[in-house]
Amino acid sequence: MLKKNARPVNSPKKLKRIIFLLGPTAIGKSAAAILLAEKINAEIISCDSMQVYRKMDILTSKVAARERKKVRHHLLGIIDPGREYNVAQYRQAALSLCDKLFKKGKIPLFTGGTGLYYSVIVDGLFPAVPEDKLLRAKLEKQLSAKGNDYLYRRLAKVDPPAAKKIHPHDSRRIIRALEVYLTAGEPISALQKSRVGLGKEFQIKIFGLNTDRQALYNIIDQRVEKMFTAGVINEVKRLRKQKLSRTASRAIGVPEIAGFLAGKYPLDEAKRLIQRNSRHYAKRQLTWFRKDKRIKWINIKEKDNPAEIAKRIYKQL
RNA sequence: GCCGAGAUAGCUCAGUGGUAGAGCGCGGCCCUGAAAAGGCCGGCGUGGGGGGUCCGAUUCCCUCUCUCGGCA
Repeated sequence: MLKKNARPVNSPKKLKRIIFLLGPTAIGKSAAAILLAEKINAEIISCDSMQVYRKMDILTSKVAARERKKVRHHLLGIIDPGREYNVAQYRQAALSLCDKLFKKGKIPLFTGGTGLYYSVIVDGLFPAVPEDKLLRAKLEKQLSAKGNDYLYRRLAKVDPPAAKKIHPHDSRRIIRALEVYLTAGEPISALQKSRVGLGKEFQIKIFGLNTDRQALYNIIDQRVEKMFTAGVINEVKRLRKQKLSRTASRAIGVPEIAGFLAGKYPLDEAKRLIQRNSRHYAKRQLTWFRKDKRIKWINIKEKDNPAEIAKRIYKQL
């Protein structure tokens, strides 16, 4: 169990390179990543919590199959949307892929916008307190029965530092903190201190794509328009024939289109909501990445095409 | 041209003789096993222009401009 957190590496003679290409949704990471990967003999590892799901290609703007032929992509469409997926699984899969790529002499190029997934690769995950479904269900039941105040006070008793850090309304984190305490017997605030990231044997370069806010929002709005002409409605209809995991069911576009399909509002409203929620999401992504001072920002002007972006990154390698 | 209604935040609008709020939008932030999730914070304003009454006007009065209805 504890081994999960140790870095499984083969002994290197030289530094192993890992490159990250991050940024808000719709900024153009995927296209640039392919061109960059071709230049430097890299393979792409998706760093995206929703693109891991199958059957959600339009919803998550997955790179088209023919593009994928140019450069190998990993962790894209690997699990059924009926199943749960989480950071720990992602980390394990991504790190073992890195090892495989190194053996082949390839550079892993992480591309995506899920801040947490990025951070557990670079900075690690605290050891081995996996989610406990039964316990969690029990805590969730208590939450709805007694309110989050009750759970929050309980947490404050066993783990004051965690309680101080977590807002009383943030029930999801309260539950996880309690879950960790109850299963490990140690407070999460203590465990979180031991975190093992990528070691010194790696040479890491981290790039972030950004542009001015209004331009970004325009790109997002346009992308959503395209999703509709590409047939998201049908994709969601097909998707909803099965029971979706909690995670997959929250992908932007699924609840919004479900509302339209249920007749709660017209199509335009569904579109508007998806655009707005995507903008909010992009904003949150930027907040997350902005504080990470290791990121080298590449500022995009409207006229920059993917090749231009790839070139600019290449120069800074 | 006449009559009526209105002009307040980016938008839609509320309210008050003591310099102003709500929703949406927008901005900032937090984040360690659901993360495209979840949570927190912020009013961002020459109250259409000018004049008057008043200790004091966004609020009352006059006037101008504009918008929307109706009548010509």
